[in-house]
Amino acid sequence: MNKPAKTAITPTRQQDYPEWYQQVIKGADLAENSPVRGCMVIKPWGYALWENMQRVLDKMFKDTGHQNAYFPLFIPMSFLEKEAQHVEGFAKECAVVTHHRLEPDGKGGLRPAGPLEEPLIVRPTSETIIGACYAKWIQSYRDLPILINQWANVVRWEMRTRLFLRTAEFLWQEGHTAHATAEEAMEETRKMLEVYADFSERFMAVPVIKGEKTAGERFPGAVITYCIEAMMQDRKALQAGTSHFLGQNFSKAQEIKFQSQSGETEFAWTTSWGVSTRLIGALIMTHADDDGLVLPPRLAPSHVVIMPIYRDDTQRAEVLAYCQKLRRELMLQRLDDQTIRVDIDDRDLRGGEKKWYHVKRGVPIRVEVGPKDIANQAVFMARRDTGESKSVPQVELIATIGAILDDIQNNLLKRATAMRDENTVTITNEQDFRSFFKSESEENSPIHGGFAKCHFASEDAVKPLLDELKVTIRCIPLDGGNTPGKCFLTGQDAAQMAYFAKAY
RNA sequence: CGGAGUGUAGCGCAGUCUGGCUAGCGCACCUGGUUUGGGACCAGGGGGUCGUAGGUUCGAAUCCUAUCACUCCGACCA
Repeated sequence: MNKPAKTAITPTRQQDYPEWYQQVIKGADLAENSPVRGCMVIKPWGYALWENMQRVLDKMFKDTGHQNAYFPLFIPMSFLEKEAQHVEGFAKECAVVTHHRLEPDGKGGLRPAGPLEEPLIVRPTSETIIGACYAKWIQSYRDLPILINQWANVVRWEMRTRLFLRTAEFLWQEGHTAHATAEEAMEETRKMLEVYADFSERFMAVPVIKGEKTAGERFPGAVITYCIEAMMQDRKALQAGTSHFLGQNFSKAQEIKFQSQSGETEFAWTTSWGVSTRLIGALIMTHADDDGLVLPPRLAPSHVVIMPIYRDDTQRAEVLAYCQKLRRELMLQRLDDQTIRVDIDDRDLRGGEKKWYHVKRGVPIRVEVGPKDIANQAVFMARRDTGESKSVPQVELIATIGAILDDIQNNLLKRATAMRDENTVTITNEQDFRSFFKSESEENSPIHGGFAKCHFASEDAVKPLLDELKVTIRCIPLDGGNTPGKCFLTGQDAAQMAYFAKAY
């Protein structure tokens, strides 16, 4: 009875972008809302994607000299109080544990009992608890640097949440390092920013702008916050990763001291850096289309799905055998250093239903094999990124599978980069700035704006306008951010240029 | 915390204004059959006590009171 929709996902991006985003997640079965307010359940397909991200990042961290460790979920409240800006930044969004057991309330329910002497907070980030450990571990310059990463969950009691983009609990990694000199800590901060940018472009196929946050957007307690910023298909910016140079702020607050080679007592220089499950949101909003998710092959849980097509049991046996052989041969091929991941979907479902199932989940390549294909020693192959489909000789598919996946990966990056560049403009006056961020015809074009590269005199000077238009300064790009020019708003001389955009 | 809204089957909803047979519909699910290079069709079937508590009434999903939860819009944000 259901007429085949023109698109697998309704509404389309153009019709209602936020709703489209939710529907893509639902269609791909990545995650869902949980009974717990603001917290999501990450389903197997979404978690497999996260595991692939973890695997790649973890190797990159280890290749740059880091080790993994694990620190407690709970942080004594007094720890958080030590760094003034840090307190201010996080106090409002912390979950607090005040009791350590439950007792019957006499009405068939339970009530908290056993109040804690000092409340514990559920970590919103671990600078303070890890810093406390570092203070104990570090005595001498010989103990430095300490280069540790932790894979963990954190909790930030956000007012409004959206799957993957902002949830009360989220998964992430947080690197925390301590160094003997400012130079070394700076180098570390920049190195990890590069790692994130590299990961984003090479694996996620998401092009990013590397830059520095302005004072107003800085991490609470940091001296410098670097970030990578990506443009989503609705032309809003999404911060995809951050790397902070914390100077001696935390080491002074937490007494992370060491004796230098010359015998003097000095405070260590620390850094922290992190990316989260938000990256999955970035992936969706960069590549997915009106038929659902589109996965970059380097992170896809499954590269190829083979759909056997048959009419009866005799055919079934023949086709399945052929598919299994094809699968084995494909799995001998490689994409970079990875084995090709191939699944056979022989569930008892109708062909159309099965096809759309995999389209919505974003599997890069779909292969269909029926009796006719076997007779021709061919397979029918469809690419998720372009929608292109054709019959190819089986031997050709096996020989070129790695190259095809590589081509899909490159195509996604190329497409996303073109989209971003088309919507990035240099703006030199208020009039143009306003019209860029205000939809020309609001009813017809929910998607508008983009990245505006503008010189600006100071953060304070532009703030009222930004608030009015709901635009934020994303970053001062490392590439070209310090060239002098005229402030787009005041006309004054300006030493810096920044990317401005609406943001998530 | 301020404003608005919603809680009825796994999901999406109708019924509530104007109280009245056994609480309906679509999708999904199960069974049988016909189909099968594309999100099928026919027939049959299972599943809810209407967010929770109290009240009014011969009678409450429907009226009243309280309460809880969630969603959206703001302030806050990886």
